[in-house]
Amino acid sequence: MTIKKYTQSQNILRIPVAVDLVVLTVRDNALCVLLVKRGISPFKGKWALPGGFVCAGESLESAAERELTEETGIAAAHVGYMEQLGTFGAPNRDPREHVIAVAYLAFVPDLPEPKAGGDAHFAAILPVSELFGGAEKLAFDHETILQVGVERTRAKLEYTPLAAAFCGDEFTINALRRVYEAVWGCTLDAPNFHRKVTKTAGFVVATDTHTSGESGRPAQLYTQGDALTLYPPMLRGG
Amino acid sequence: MTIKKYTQSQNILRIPVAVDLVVLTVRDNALCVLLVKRGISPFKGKWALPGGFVCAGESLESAAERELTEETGIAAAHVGYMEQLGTFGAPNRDPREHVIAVAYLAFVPDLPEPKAGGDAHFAAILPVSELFGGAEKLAFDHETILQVGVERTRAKLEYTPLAAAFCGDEFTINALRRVYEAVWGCTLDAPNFHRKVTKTAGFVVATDTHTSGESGRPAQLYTQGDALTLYPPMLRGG
DNA sequence: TTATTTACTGTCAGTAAGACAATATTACTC
DNA sequence: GAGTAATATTGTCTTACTGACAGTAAATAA
Repeated sequence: MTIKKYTQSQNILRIPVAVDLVVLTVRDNALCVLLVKRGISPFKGKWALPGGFVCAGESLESAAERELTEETGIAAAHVGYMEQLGTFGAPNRDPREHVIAVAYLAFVPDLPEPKAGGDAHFAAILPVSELFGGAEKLAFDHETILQVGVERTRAKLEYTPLAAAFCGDEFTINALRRVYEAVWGCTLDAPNFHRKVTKTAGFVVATDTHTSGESGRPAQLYTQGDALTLYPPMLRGG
Repeated sequence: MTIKKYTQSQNILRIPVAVDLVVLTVRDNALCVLLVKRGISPFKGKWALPGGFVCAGESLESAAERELTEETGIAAAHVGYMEQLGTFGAPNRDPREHVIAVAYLAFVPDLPEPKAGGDAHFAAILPVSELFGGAEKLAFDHETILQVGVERTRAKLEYTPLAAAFCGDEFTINALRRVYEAVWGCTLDAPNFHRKVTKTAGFVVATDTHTSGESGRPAQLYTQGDALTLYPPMLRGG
């Protein structure tokens, strides 16, 4: 039986493979996703995740980075973090034909607005809360993919220091806390959060600079630490 | 630019899509993986993960279940748990042509040995410790896929009750502890493990039966609880 | 100077983990 | 049938961490 498959190799089904991107950011204390508006059928006029097809000789990661730049104008250097999210291959997920989508999850700091009339390929950064249960439906199975991405993000923030990928290079502990609150949709006690973050090995590294010019006591600036996982993990409360 | 891609749809690259299976079990207190020996080139004679190509109209999950049964004789009903592990798409991972592999991770209770001379399609259940750093190299990028699967498994046991998927329907707390010890490669304090498992909501449910006939005090039998995640999680020690 | 705002530190009670002692319940041995 | 061995389970104690929240520090605003 095993042999049969290889002698039949001329008959192997070949399938278009797309990469789709779940690009998340935190804006105005809300978890937001970057979407593009489809210009053609199917799902013309609907919001969709940015993405496109894998090209010859291209790895999946390269395709994801290329599509991110092509479709949204975000340079790879601006991406705080990217990982593979999952692969979606239901035969009917694309009404035209069987297309398999490999989804990637990316965290970026809050983006500058696209220059109006410029090379702004992307159309919107929308709060994810408006997309779940809202009237506006995403194209294809993109709502499912987005849901998986948001859940993955919520889990990642528990046991990795990746919340910093939503901030810039340097950030305050309160900026980090606002990321947690936006992603988890809860409020966290500021003093306890401060103690937890600064005492967990490898989470953040203090710089020698502080904020200035804002009201209130200046805050210490930090950069992301070198830990891959947090021990003990951050807790949402159980 | 977005439009161009769709008007070029005749030129979209079509790629053979395979599913590969990382089937793990615990045997003799060691984490083991189910492998098949390749009968043809490339990598003829090497161990490989069971797998095969996706067929027309087939979902990825269906293909994974079909290949598991076809190549290893394991009925889907015997699988304790299965989830998608990741997709591997380096252009050179198959020396013949660009093939994309969607890997699935499965946990099964210890398997009966295949009937000699029967329909035993699979060749071996080997400890994963012998495959990492050993002289024997797996075919394709299957060692990488296996490594990812083992790491995923170690993490899953921290925050889910899925260790029970390596046991049968009913199991003792000590059988569950041996799963943790095999997967994590450590020893755990039996009394503390017992307290932790039985007091974590939704982890295990006591049945009204006990073991008998073995030496020592009979042990309570449990079934897997309904929790999707464990809170607080199990700890490997930090 | 004083009020206000934000950042950070300290305190305390409750909870959980790790180390390990003690007890329970069976089979095995003589 | 008494004692021993083996395994299961419960209990105790120390330590560490969390959550709630009071208190202090350092800036701007009035």
